Amino acid sequence: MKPTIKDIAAESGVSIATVSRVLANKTGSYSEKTAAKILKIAKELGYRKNSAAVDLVKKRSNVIALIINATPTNFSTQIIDGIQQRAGELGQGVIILYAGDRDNTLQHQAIITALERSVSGILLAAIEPDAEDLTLLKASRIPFCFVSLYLGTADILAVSSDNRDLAYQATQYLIDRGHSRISLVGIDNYHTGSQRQAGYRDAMAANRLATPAILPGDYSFAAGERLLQQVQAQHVTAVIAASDMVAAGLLTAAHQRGVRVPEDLSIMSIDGTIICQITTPALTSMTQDFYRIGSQSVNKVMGQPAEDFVPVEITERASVARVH
Amino acid sequence: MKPTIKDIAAESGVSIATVSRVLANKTGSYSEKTAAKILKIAKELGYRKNSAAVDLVKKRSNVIALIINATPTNFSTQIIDGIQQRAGELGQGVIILYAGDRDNTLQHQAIITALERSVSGILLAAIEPDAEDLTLLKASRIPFCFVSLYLGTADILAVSSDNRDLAYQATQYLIDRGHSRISLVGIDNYHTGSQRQAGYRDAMAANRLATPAILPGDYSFAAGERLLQQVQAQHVTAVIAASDMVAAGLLTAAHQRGVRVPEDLSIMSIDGTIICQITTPALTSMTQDFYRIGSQSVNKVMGQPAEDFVPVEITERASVARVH
DNA sequence: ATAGGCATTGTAAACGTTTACGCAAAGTGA
DNA sequence: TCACTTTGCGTAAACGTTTACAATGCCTAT
Repeated sequence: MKPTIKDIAAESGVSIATVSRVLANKTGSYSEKTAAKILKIAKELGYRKNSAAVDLVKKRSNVIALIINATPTNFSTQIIDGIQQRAGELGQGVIILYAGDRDNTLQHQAIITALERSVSGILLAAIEPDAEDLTLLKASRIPFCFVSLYLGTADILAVSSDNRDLAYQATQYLIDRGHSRISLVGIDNYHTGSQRQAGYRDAMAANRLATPAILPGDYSFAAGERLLQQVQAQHVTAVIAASDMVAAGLLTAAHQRGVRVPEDLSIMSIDGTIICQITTPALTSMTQDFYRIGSQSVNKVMGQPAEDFVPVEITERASVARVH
Repeated sequence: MKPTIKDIAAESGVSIATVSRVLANKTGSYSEKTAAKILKIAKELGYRKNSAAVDLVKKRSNVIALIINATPTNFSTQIIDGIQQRAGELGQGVIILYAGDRDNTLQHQAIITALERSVSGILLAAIEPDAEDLTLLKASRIPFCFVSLYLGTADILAVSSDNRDLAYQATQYLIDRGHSRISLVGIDNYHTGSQRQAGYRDAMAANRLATPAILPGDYSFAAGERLLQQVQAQHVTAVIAASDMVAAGLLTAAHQRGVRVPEDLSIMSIDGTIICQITTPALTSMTQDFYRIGSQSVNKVMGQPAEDFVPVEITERASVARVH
């Protein structure tokens, strides 16, 4: 049998209350001597606390649940690192619940699991919630925060890049380099996608430029590969890719079809993960600070001051050319 | 207050025992009528079970803990998917505990957290355990299994590729294509690394070929970038990269230094993730079945029949040339 | 000597579930 | 009709902690 505080109490001749106090480090309510004795015995016995018992009586577990989409985004590790780091500083553990790939049943299931564990906060990374999810979350009275997704309403906690601004900046960057026929590629119509579309359109409009049709996609490498042909048909000189993966797909297809990057086509990527360094040429990108998005979201869900929007940065590499 | 089975019992005029039985679906110990009534009330009240209470009384939580290295390996998602999928089939939840990046304290901490939660199994992905970790694990009586790491001893559960064989095959593949000066690059001396070194050496020896110095590294992109220079100094015609990331780094550096791949240098990568498709040229690889490694490790830790070694496959892309 | 305060410890209730055991009512077979 | 089984449900203990409250002994100030 696994030893319990009862065993320690018996062994050391004190009550379980005292053992509990020593083990929980309740300062000033026991003598040095007993503490030493109890700690020693606990160690000898190989004692491990039973979290279930603790959580039950405390009605709350010191754990943040991170519900995350299984889509192979290459930035999730950075987000997780940021979360892990900050959560640790605040004395919280992190459990990660995978919610499949835009699978509503699994998403729902993951949320329920988090609720059943009475976690101290729920983080939802790259998850587009449906109405039911939101109802569930709101009814639970457990704080929750979306990570890398802004639902467009201030009454739901969220930390992300300012996607409208991000796309605006990307577009303007290309315009400043002489491009006027620019398209946006590989994007969807969910929150993040439409925010970026808006930023792109606004920037084009502000420069009195015609906006080619936006080419929809799912942020994936395959989408990028597939879409190059349509990009060519648009006769643009530059594209903004919805993600690094889309940019990489575009680039691979470009190599195959003899389109030179950036001479024939400039590519501006969104995300700025390591993918941008791996490709040839390296991809100029709007770089998001995913680590910071993660750490700020922990602050937010734990009721600490936090940013809503984390700054983005333009990282110049080799996939964008000047034109005149 | 969150509703409990006591509330449901009061509301429906039965005892908490009956409520518990209905909610836990203990077939054949209650009437259809009461079941319907209880389920209805539970729904109305928005009842959620308290896992802490369940785990406490059952002395076991239906959860597999996955302890994972934070190193940005691009294959972890595939492993996690496999684990998630199989665990779901066996009625187990999955919690993921990040263990930092080869950080022994954090690794230790993660293991302790898993033990405290009395999970039904512990999976350790890409974790090199120290002696203390192993002691802790063994003392716990909770089954544990290493994922994508073979410690070289049969009494510790593990599922991985056969790394010796993998490296042997990679080497032989290159030799079959006419290469005789082949080096192994970016690898370390931990278990996986030394198994691959052995396979490489054995294959070279079996073909009576001289073995150039193995170039050590940490499986990273940066290591690959840095090591190209040393590869050039070795005057080899082909390299085996310890990971896709190393291969990508090698390739990027090759572009910069005007080394043509595969004409001047063939690269054989190990892992076969999407990275191999992104680069130009695409990387020929020893492809591991990470998804299967994940699902088999769940089987193993849950006491079901499972493979020790999951087959690897050679995926021919464009980074290896024939020489004569 | 006495009262009050403090340091240290113990007693016992509480957290929300599961489940062994028992009991009543209803059904079954002779 | 009787004995027996089955069905459906209730009672109460148990899981391992935390913590409010009470108790004890000792110290200090009067």
